[in-house]
Amino acid sequence: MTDQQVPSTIKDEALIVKRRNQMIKGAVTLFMEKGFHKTTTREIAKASGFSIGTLYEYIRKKEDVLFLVCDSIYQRVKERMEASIDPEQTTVKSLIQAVRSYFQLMDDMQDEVLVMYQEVKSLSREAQEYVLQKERDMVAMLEQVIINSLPGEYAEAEVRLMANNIFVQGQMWGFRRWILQRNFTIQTYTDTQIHLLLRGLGKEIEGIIQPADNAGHA
Amino acid sequence: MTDQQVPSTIKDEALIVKRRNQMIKGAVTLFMEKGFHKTTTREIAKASGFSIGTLYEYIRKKEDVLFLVCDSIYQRVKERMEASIDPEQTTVKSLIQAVRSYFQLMDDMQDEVLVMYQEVKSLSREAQEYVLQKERDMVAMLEQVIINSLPGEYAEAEVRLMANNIFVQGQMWGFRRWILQRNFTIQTYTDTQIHLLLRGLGKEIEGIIQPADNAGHA
Amino acid sequence: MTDQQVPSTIKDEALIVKRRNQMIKGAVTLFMEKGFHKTTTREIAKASGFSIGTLYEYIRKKEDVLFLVCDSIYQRVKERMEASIDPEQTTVKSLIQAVRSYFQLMDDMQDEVLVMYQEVKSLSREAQEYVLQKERDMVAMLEQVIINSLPGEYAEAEVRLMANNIFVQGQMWGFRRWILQRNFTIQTYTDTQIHLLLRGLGKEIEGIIQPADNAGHA
Amino acid sequence: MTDQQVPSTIKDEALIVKRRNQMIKGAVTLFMEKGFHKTTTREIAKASGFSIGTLYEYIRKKEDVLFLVCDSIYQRVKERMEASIDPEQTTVKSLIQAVRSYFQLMDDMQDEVLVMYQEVKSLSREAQEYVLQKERDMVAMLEQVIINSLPGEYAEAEVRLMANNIFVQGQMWGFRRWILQRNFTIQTYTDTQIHLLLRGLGKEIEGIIQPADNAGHA
DNA sequence: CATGAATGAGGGTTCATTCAT
DNA sequence: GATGAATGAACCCTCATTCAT
Repeated sequence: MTDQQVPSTIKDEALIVKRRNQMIKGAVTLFMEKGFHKTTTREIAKASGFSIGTLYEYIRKKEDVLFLVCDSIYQRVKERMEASIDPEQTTVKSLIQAVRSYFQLMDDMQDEVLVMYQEVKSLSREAQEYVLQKERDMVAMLEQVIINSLPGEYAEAEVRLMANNIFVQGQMWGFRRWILQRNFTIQTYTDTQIHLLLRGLGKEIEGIIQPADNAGHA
Repeated sequence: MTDQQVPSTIKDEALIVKRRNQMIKGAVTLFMEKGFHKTTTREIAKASGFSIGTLYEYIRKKEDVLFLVCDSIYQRVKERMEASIDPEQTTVKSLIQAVRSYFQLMDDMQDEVLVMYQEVKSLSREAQEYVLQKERDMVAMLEQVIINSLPGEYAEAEVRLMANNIFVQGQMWGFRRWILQRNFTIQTYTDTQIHLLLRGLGKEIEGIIQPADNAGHA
Repeated sequence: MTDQQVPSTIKDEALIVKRRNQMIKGAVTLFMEKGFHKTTTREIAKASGFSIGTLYEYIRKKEDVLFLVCDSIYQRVKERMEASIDPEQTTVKSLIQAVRSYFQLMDDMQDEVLVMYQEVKSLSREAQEYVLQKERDMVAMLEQVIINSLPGEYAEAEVRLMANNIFVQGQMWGFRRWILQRNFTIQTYTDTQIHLLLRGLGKEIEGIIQPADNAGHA
Repeated sequence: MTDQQVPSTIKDEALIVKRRNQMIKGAVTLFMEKGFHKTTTREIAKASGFSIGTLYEYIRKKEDVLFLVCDSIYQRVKERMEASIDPEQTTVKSLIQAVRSYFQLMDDMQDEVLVMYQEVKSLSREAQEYVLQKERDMVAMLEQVIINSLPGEYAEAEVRLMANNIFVQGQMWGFRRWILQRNFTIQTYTDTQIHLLLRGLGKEIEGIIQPADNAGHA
């Protein structure tokens, strides 16, 4: 469905979707390379495969491109999370699986996530709010998984914070890549984080956590 | 000492330091309000209390102001960390104290840290590298504290990751403030994070962690 | 009849007339509200009830719309003048009647006349000339009426100027409306102008001029 | 004094006046040739003798140039009227002299007046109001002259209308030049208009009006 | 050392016009 | 005949940077 937040002068809805996808694809790369502010609308148009005039048939202001990009990223992240995480599951194994697939997702989309991290603040307050909500939804999903998997184990505030920690640790893999990716692969990073997360949950848990080479006990 | 990274036409070193401090002070506020790109050099000059001409006696390019600001922030953070953390200490209590004072620091400087988080990417690669080094130093400090406080408890990779986690969790208090500061004060946030961090370290540790109201066991 | 000055790609003459009338009607309002230059072709198309593509089937350039509008206004003014003024009449009464009906016409069409006053200069020189000719015709009509009604009373130059004065005074009712329409209605305005015009023509004339309340002698 | 309606970033008041005068001079010619809308800001800057950047140090928006131009024209007209007309005079001769010098003024400034006539409508409503007031002042001056010169001769409404007529007849010499200046010089135009204006004021007046060749009785 | 006027490259955006469907 | 998506020249305006005083 066309994004109702950003009006277009074009009538053909299907075309809007198609052109905006071209746009988003082209823009993400540019934003990644030079940031939103240093990217010109002409560059966006070119990277999208159409003229500057056409670009402005599908948006009103340059900022709309940023919104479209951010919204699309969040949307894709959210969809993939929903597809790979089942909040109804009630085993520790399913928690581990959730974290694992979320981290994998963050690895796949690290460029996109980095862009978003650095540029959302350039959105209007309302657009930020709109996008922030999606974030809240995702954190809530993680919360639910934790609660279901380890009922009674943590206080409410702890669960909330754990969800936030996991969420940020996923993004951190992307935005601190220059530091982390020297010492970890996404695999070892994931294993080690899970290990730290579930430490001290008792003997019966230990077996589930695959000990990686550099994630083992001393 | 004058920052050797940014040359000035002025000879009087003391004056350079003075003017640049005025500059940084004025600029931080502006960057916080509107971001680096939307802040004009004229605004910076005005906020600094001198003319645009004078501004350019103390820097070469607008980006220099950003560098000066970022560098100053990192410098202040680093100095305060060094002042409050003693890496030679070898008790769990000292680890807790280190985290506690670091989080407090991040609370005090959350605006500055937020600015940095959002604008470093606008620095030249070399400037980023220069500033990144300070970050590495700080993470290394945290690593050292963990190793000293809990020798043999964690694998090397785990320690490195814990240090990174703590470091990011401190900043996260600032850059996710709209989400976190609804549910936590810096006190409860700190307590809960420490609790999660040290879970399962054995009976002898438990007593040290003050159980807060919303950080207690179920 | 189709305006030969503005070619169209459409064959059906009746359709051209119909579409152009839609166009003129829509455009006048827009030109009145925002002026020719600030009105876009898209707005004209929309106000005309068809698409931008269709608009360009009936004109070549945006300026053609302005020409069509101006021409149509002049045409209507001229037609109404010809309908209400009989240059063959030879009485002072008929002169008064002519002025009276011309002023009434200018009151009815003040918006249109104002538009024309402000926008003709945007026409090409040739289009201006074409339209100017209609104006000359109208002034000539007034001249003829004066000559017939008051033979021998004025020198040739005086007649010419009187006709011009009357013509402009009619338009002035529209383009100086913000000043004049505070103090006059079209009735009192007409009466007073006629009074000033015919002053001192001798006793036999006096009776004909209806003395209005605010048009009487001191 | 600097025009308070249009702010400038320049501090030196004298410089503002100087540069704006350059600007007005350059702009009037351009507006005359191609109209306000078809004149670009770069052309204005060039015609003013400075760069586009400098232009914008002295105005905020393109419309400000138009306002400055209109205001300056009205100001000059008003000043010259005040210098040449003495509203205290009480003779018919002085009325004639007033009209004569006003018409001469309109001849001298016909280009400027034409520009204003065609472009004021492009000003913002408030700017128009500001400029309109100057016009009212001038009409009021003419009213006063008529009242003083011919006390008791005309009703109030008549005086008001006469003043308006004279005012517009002066401008008309400029904006209908293509028609009028074929048949009249500014001299014969003035004489004829005065003659028409004062017809029938009695024998004692007649002598004062110089009969011109093409302005004589039949 | 300090000032602020001057510069102009370059950016965002508009809109008249075309043309394939 | 009608439509409306596509185009890109051109416009207004900003702002980092310089340099004469």
